[in-house]
Amino acid sequence: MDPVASSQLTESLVKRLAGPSTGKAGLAKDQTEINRIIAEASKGSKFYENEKKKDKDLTERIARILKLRGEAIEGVDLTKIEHHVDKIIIDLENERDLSQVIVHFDMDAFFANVELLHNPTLKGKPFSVGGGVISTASYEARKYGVRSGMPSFIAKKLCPELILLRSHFEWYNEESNKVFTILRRYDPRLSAAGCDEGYLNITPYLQKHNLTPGECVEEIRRTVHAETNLTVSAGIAPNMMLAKICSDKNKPNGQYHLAFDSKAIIDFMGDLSIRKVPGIGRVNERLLESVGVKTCGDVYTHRAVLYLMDKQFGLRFLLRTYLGIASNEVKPYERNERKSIGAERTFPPLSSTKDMLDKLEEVAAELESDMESSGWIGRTVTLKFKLDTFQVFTRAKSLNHWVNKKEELFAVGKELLFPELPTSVRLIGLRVTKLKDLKASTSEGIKRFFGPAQQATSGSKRKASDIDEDEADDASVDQEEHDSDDDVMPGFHEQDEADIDPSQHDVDDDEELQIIQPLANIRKRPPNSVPGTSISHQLTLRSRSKSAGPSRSHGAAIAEPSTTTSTPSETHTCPICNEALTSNNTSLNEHIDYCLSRDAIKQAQGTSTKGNKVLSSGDTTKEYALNGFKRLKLRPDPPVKSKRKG
DNA sequence: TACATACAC
DNA sequence: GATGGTGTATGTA
Repeated sequence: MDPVASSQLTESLVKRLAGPSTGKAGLAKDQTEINRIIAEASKGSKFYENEKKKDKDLTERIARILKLRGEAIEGVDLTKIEHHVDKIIIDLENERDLSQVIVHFDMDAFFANVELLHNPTLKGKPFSVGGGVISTASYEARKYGVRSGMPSFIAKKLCPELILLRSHFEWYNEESNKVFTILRRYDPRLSAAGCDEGYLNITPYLQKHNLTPGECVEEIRRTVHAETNLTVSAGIAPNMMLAKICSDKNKPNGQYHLAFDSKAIIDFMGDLSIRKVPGIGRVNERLLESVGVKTCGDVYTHRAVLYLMDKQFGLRFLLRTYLGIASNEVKPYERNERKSIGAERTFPPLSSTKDMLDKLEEVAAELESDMESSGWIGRTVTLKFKLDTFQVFTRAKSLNHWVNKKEELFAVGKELLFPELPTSVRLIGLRVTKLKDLKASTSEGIKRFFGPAQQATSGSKRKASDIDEDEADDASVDQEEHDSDDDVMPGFHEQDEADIDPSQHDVDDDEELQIIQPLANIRKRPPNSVPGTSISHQLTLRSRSKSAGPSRSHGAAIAEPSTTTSTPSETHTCPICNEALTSNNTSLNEHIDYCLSRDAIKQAQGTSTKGNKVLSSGDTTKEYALNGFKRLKLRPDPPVKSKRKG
């Protein structure tokens, strides 16, 4: 009980042990007591020790970041930088596209509720689905702090009456297919993000049926419930990121409609924990927190520091987040987007070579089977292994021929594993990349109608020429379906989801009219905004971004005037060197970036830069800063989700 | 290309 | 009594 009892444990470690689904979703009542029990149950295990080390590493990394920050802001006129960032914000604001109505839907406690369909006597009881690790907990179980990703033995401690059910993937798959089939009536190009959630662009549907978004989504949810007896929550917003955040708002069995208005969106984001943003996980949450960013609104407050530490944090990603700008391009997953295929298995730690090879062989066999049935071969094989200490390693080898056969996968795996012996492992996996599609686009059926002249991949199906033998199997080749949802179910495990919180009741509609933010002149862009939200670096992105991406040809829809948002040339002053510059933002930013590093170099050399504000004092620090900038990393860019399909 | 990290589901 | 599996993106060397 006494909070100090869990003494030695730092707050961050306790939180870490509580697992990744903490914080993303709403929490149950007394989280600290729950966390204490979890930490207590974990203590002393190898898992615990490993988490402790990771926590320590992260803490050290934060210390380095803070040092960097101190060096970066020293003597710099932050006001000027803020002013400069404000200009970037105006540019970004011009990317905002409010023309598409995007819906994110998310099945409530999916696996648990499917189990309920098959066994109604579970109703009202705390139960969970999964094996050693819990996939989904019923809402009753969540009250006790039981969550996905939690090992069952800990869940039992939190809730001794907990009923542990084993998974029935066939059932989930079946229900998932039903749900997706229903939803495709509203947008045939729906984008699945797992077996229990996804995105729709209902703009054309709304036009055709003369419905408001709220009405339409109510109808969708009603229909899903009527036809499957499952409940679904949904968010309605102008882009995918916002829609996803919104679907969490009134979960379970609710919907939330964000006003399609720049100011309302910025207000909405303002209070939002940065952790709720897709792409911000536990690590980035802590890194950002260390520089004072806890909410999306804090991004604005700290924009100058984030600008100076762009390499660490990714300024543009964060600014987009702050503004609530993201991709609204909803499209189905396509086979040719696949990058890898793999298999891995966890087991009680093994240290005998023979045992390990047996496992490796099993994994290879499984991978062969998957690759064959789904029609892939590849050229790079990566072995993954986890020691009994929970440390994870990978070893890779690229080949000059295509592989998908068990024997070969096994052989390469062995070759990669041997140098690591002797050791004790608890997981072995194989993954193949540099893929080639054996079912390459021949029976393009429906796909032809969408998207521009895509891959000019030659039509010949299965060129067996590249492989040693011609797979006898391929009965499947012709039947290339119009969509891939008959494939293996994407995610095996449902992941976190909001907890119950009967109190919530956000107003659900857009009675807000626009009150323009001082920031920007709000301007609409044609459908389909935010080009390349998943591209690599901000600055790179910025210079390329302006093109209006290809619009979806979604039947109805809205015309697409070409947007040539030429950034006007203005005069700016570099906040570092004070030089007056006439240029657009892109080159100005480049100048400043250059200026920053030049400054760092000069400082390190003890030379002074003309008229600079970055001042002397402990010169050596700058050298660190420079090294630090190069060395340290972090930060995701992509607000965009990746889809997958088995 | 090889490897490590972070993240999502 | 001992903490999952599949896949993507990205930084760095």
